[in-house]
Amino acid sequence: MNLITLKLLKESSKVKKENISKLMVSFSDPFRLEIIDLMMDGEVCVCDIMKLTNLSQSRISYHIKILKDASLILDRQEGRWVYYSLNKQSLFLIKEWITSLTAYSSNRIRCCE
Amino acid sequence: MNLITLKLLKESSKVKKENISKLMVSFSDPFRLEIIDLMMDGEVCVCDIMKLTNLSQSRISYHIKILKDASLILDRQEGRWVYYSLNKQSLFLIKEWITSLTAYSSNRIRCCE
DNA sequence: ATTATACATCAAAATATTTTGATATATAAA
DNA sequence: TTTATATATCAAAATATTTTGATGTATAAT
Repeated sequence: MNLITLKLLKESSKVKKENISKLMVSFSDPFRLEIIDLMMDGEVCVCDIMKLTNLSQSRISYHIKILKDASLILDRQEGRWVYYSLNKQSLFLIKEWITSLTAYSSNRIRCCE
Repeated sequence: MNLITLKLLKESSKVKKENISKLMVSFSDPFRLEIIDLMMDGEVCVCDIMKLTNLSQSRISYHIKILKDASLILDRQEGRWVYYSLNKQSLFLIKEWITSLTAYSSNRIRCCE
């Protein structure tokens, strides 16, 4: 890996920063993590989440909105129901970012004075 | 991948949930992301961060504390200076978790009524 | 000994996020 | 066309996080 390639990688990760920040915010609430966990088993509607978590309807809708705004989940309406599922593309984006953190961070020792 | 293996993987990811949540919270602030970004180039002291970001000293210490409590960074004191660096082990943990999200999530379609 | 530097901690203020309960909208069933 | 169901949205209240400025602690230089 040469310096130019490394620089390019860093630039591209900078471009994504806004997205990353939003995605990270949406991961930062325990209830949202729980909702994400439920979606591991496939599509769920708000009514499913209500049954499985005992959270109130509007509370769930609020968290769903945050997940959706971060494009971490996808929605599909069918009649009265809206089915939500994980957006694997976004998950992949985060995975890439984390991977770049581990792969391209330096071990340089700092010494003041 | 059989069902028992899958179940075990899910259990273990449940055990880590507390850690994950804390790590995600520490990723969820733009200033902390900036600080993390600086640490990509190796160790930094608070004074480095001050020069590079124009954040106040106590403000930086506050965010550093959150990153440290989540074990996302390591510290090393040397005289008057404290040098902070990324904890690659924690980064790896998150990477694993995200990977499991992408790898083991179902595409099952839900249908109410 | 005194002073300067690096960083941590604290309490109050400022700000942001989350929760609640009420109401709105859209679809479908009766 | 009335009613029931699923979900979204809203404003106010509750709660949590962040910022600020002041003070504390430790180390080292004078």
